[in-house]
Parts: sequence; C-alpha cells; structure tokens
Amino acid sequence: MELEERPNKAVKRDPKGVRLNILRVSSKEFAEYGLSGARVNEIAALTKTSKRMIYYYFGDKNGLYRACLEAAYSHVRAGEEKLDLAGLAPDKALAKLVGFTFDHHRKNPDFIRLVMIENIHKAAYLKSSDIIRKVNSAAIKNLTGIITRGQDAGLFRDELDPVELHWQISALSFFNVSNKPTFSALFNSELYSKEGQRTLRDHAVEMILLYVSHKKGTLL
Amino acid sequence: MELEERPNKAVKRDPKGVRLNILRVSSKEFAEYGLSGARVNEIAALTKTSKRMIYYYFGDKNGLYRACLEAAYSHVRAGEEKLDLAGLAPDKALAKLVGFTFDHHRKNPDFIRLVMIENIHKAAYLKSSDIIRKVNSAAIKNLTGIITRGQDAGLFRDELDPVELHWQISALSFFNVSNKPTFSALFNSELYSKEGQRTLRDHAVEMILLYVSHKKGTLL
DNA sequence: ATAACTTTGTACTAGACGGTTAATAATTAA
DNA sequence: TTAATTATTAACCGTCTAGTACAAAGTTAT
Repeated sequence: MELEERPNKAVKRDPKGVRLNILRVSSKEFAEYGLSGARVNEIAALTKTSKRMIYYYFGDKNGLYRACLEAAYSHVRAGEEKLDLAGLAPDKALAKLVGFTFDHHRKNPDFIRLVMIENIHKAAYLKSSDIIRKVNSAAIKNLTGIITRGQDAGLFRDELDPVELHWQISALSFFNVSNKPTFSALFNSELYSKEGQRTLRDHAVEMILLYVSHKKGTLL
Repeated sequence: MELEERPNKAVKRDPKGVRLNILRVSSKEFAEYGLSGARVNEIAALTKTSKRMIYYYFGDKNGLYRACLEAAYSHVRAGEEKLDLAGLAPDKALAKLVGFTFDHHRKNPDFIRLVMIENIHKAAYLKSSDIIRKVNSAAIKNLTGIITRGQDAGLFRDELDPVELHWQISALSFFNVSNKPTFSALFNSELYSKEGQRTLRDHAVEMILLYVSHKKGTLL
C-alpha cells in the first residue's frame, strides 16, 4: 500500500523502485507537455536511471504513457476509497462527496492534465485498459447508494441517474482545474483566489444539492 | 462578414482566400493533433497552396497556431451575437442562454479542442492576445444585464457574480464536449445518445435556474 | 550452480521535423 | 511605369527524436 519512494539501500537492485521512479518523472512530464510534447530523453535525464531502462520496462513511449495513465487512475481511486459516507444522512453524504471531489481535483492538477491529454487523444489508450474501467465503477456504486437512500428518505427527486449525477459533479470539479489557465487569462476575476475557490466549491455543492432535492412542479 | 471559401476565379491572386484556406486546414489539424502533434508538412499538403506560403503569412508554426486560436474565438463571438435576449423575461433569457451555450459548444468541438489545447499550454498564447479578451467581455456584459433584470424582478437571489455564473454555465457546457471521449469510454451510458444529450442540456438549464432562483433559507 | 532477471552507459541510426533557400515571375496598386 | 505584393516549387539544412545495438556484468531465485 505504501507508495513512498525509498531507495532501499539494503537491496542493490530495486526493480519496483526504478519502475516507480520512471513513472513519477514521466507522469509529470506528460502532464506538463502532453504525449507528443514530452521528450523521452528529457524523462530519462530526470530519472535516477537511464533511457535504456525506460524501454526495458515500458517498451516504448506509448507504453510509458499508458502506464502513467493507469497509475494515475489507480492513485485517484485509492484517495476516494478513504471517504466514509455510509454513516451520513444522504444529503450530507452527497454534500461531502461533491466537496471532496472538488477539492481532490484541485489538489491533483497533474491527474486532471493527464485526463485532458487523454481526451485530446480521443481516449485511445483508456479504451484499451481494463484496469481503469474497474476504478470508476466504484464511484458509481457509491452514488447509487446515496441516491437510493435519499429517495427512500423522501429527500431526493425520483428520476435520478447516478451516471448523470457523476457527470454533473465531475463537470463542476474538473472544469475548475482544466480551464483555469484560459479562464483566468480572459477574466481577471477573483474566482481563483483562495476565497473565490471556497465560494466556487460551496456553490457547486449547493447546485448539486438543489438539483437532487428539486421536486417536479416546485419551481420553473 | 461572409467567411465562405470562394476561389474567386476572376481574380488570379487571392491573398485572403489563401490565408483562410490555410487557417481552415490548420485549425482542423491543431484541433485534431495538438500544437506539437500537428505537422506543418501535413498542413501544407492539405492546403491548396504550399508550405512556403504558410511561412509567408504566419511566420512560424506558433504564429499559425495563434492565428487559429484568434479566428476560433472570433467565430464563436459572431455566433453569440445573434442571440437576442433583451426582449425576454430574465429567467427565460437565462434559460435560453444556457441552452444555447450547451448546444453551441456541442456543435463546435474543434473550438473546444483548441481551447483544451490552449489550457494544456497554460494559456500562453491567449495571454498575449488582446483580440480575444475583448470577445469575452461581451458575454459577461450580457449576463450582467440578465442578472440585474432578474434581481429587480425579484426572481433571482441577491449575491450573484456574473463571472461566476459564466463559469458555471461554461463548466456544464464545456465538460460535455471536452470529456466526452474518456467519459463514454469509462461508462457505457446513454448520456451521449441523442436523447441523453437532450436530457443533459435540460438538466443543465434546470441546475442554473434553480441556483439563481434559490433564496437563502429556502432549503439546505 | 545455473538460469533468469536487472542494470549500466555510450554511441548510434534512420527518419521526421521545422524552417530556409533560391530562382522566378505574375499580379496589382501607386 | 514602377515598386510592392503575392505566389510557385522543390530541394535542402541542421537539429531533434524515438528507438536500438552492443557490450558487459551484477544480482537473485531456484
């Protein structure tokens, strides 16, 4: 479970460590420059090992990129697993989940950037990865539980689709990170100050809660 | 105003046409492969003219990319200008604006992809473009008007920030297009069917409307 | 002991890439 | 008429890039 980068000096050879080191460095590079923008030579120079070892472990540049993607998704999953929502009332649980997602994305810009890059590539690599599909089904199951509990308690509206709800939460959380550069370049706003981000998060939670709580005919 | 691509055979030389043709082709290529992924040779091969002329008009690859970005933003603005919202009640106007934005983004995936790419590059090119900043201030002015009218009519809550509202509308509309590949690769859902997209749009409108209409203490 | 696995490091290649040159000339605005 | 602008074409250049070759050897599991 521990993913620390420790040289483990007792062991002279450290395959896992080397692999991990390469993965760390290349994830940063891919996130920074994109798939075609990242340079294998540069990645190699930043690792503790050599270019030769990159090809030894990952075959080629695409293989390395794929490995980075998978590692990133797994890491995110590990984070989400720590959330304990079962003990909370459904509306509180949902509020916590939205807030958590918003914060989590904000704290992991490299992951967001990898997903952006993958989208630019039309998800070509993700499509062929079984590992990653599993990761996300957990998130949906989580949401399904909350929705059911909320509906049983008469708190939530009837027609709620967990995948759609996940989409809505993701949209507000993802966009915040992915489009920060263009958005803050275009509007010299306070949205990306500490205060602004807190407001944005609170309002994201509010939007989702209002949406799931809204019963037909109440408004509009 | 007319941006059609007409050879204009009466005129033997057609600078505007050549420029436009290069712009069209390269926008598609940049949207498809990214800034470093797109190939100048390939772009040249797809134009009616030669590589030499690309450098003649745009200096270098980055200059060409910058020109594509500016053209894309201008084109989007032209579309938004056609909307006439002043005659509508503020809530109807906002609903129409959200629906329009959602549809507009969906119909212009190449524009979205260019913005994604620009975000990957931390908005480096956008920052140095005065043209583009102007385009977006119009959108904010539009929203400011709607908000004020809505508040005066007692329909909208008091604390509304036009830039934040624009952010929220953009998030739901942009994410729908930008993350379609990964999202539909991960969840084999109906969200991207014709029906699903209609639902998603309707719910986006609903979310925004609920949010702006929500008065403190009413819920939550 | 043996075989499989892991590591190092440099030098190299074959091709792709962005960008230029050169020579040339037709068209157009003044 | 003159001068600036707009065009054509293909070869070419230097650099960068992903990936390999090669040669050698230490480490570990069985």
